Amino acid sequence: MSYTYEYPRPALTVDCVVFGLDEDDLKVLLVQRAGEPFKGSWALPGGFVDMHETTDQAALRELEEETGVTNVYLEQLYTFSGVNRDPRERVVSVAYYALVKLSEHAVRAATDASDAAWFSVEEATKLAFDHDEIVATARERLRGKVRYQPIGFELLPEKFTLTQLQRLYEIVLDTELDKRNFRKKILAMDLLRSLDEVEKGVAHRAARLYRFDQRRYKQLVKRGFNFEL
Amino acid sequence: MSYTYEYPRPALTVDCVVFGLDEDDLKVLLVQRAGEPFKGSWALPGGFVDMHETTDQAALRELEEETGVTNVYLEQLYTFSGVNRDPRERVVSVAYYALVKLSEHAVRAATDASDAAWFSVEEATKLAFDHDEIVATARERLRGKVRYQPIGFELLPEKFTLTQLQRLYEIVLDTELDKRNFRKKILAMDLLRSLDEVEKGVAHRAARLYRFDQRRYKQLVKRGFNFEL
DNA sequence: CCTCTTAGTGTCTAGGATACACTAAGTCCT
DNA sequence: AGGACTTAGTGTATCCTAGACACTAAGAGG
Repeated sequence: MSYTYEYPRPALTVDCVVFGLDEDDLKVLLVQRAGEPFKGSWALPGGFVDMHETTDQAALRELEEETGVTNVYLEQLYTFSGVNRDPRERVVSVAYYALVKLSEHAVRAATDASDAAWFSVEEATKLAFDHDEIVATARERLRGKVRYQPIGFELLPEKFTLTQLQRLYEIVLDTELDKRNFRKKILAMDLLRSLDEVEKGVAHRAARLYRFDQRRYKQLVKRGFNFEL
Repeated sequence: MSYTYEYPRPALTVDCVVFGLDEDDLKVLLVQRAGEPFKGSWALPGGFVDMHETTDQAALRELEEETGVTNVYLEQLYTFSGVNRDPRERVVSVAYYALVKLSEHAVRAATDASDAAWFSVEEATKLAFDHDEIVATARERLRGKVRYQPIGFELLPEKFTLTQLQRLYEIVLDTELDKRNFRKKILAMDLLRSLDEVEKGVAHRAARLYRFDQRRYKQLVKRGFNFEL
């Protein structure tokens, strides 16, 4: 079977920068390339867009197929259209970034055809194609967005401590934050539901757990509230 | 001549939302469709991406071809990939938005094959394809961006008065601003070069003219300065 | 010269941002 | 059981920025 057109067309793909958060590191999910070009190199999960799906759907599908990851926060990042991005032929790629709760996403076993693994963003370098550039763009976007949209919670487990939340912002924004000021500010927003529950299994005073109240956030937004850290 | 591929491919296009600023209105540049579908409807300028050009280049080229507009501030907006965007076949479109100095861009005469004209954004409705949605997305983006990046100047002539600048922000952000506070803030940023020149041909006290100092802005950014209105 | 229109300017107040250090609670080890 | 260790959790004082607010100056036009 083949498909013929009057004018040439670039191939259309999607690529996903999936971020996860470790104790003290921002991580990216990569897959190892099984074939040429860039055989053996690490690359962003992604693939061709089918005719019956949007690029959003393609991104979610490829993500699941290649890494087993589902149920993520996904947002379009940028479309990369450099003429020589792919050495074989012209390929335009719509890039996405995704945020996942790392703890809930043990990566599919390496026994699989395509190997998937988490890398610290700092180490995620020398990737296939122009994927270094895509990762860099995604990091910038994340840094920018996390400050005025409460998307950071997507990187944490459902229940988290204020210290974890603070660490998240410190890691993503690459700054140090004052504990008292941070707590004051975030609690004043009235977006966190304090649970009657504390951390387990820590060798020191256990911290109280909180949950992000999505419902409440939406209400507040309607009344003109603007998240801003 | 024809081109054959093993798998079907969507067509790839670009669309441009070109903003201009009137005395008291934000305007969009539209072209009237000469053929089906949506014959006679107004639409965003745009067209197919060639194999040897990036989407940025395609956007600039189409803009010039269809409207005669060149030398604009251009930025990628979003990629629209709805499966039925175009009734003929699957078309994925990379949308851009552009800012131009309206005074310096008298639109190509209507004698041309394709008719181009400026519309107030409010009136730019019932457009072809999903172009209403694209315009709405572009407006939001502009509103968001103008507050923390000095791109507003792209909409004004080289030399402008502080009142014009204030009007710009009032129109784009859809708020009223206090004259004294606005001037205080914008001048404090030290981004405007005050010229030894005043407005001409006004029936009242002439206002001093200013110019945006791009050079100075870049210096300040290097030192960690953040534009914010 | 009077009128009309827009340009241009300073101060005060309130609220938010930041700097800053000690006590509380729980685990682990001896 | 007690002491050491580690992190949780909390309040205040200061500064600075954002916002409210009204009059005089200049120039054109009749």
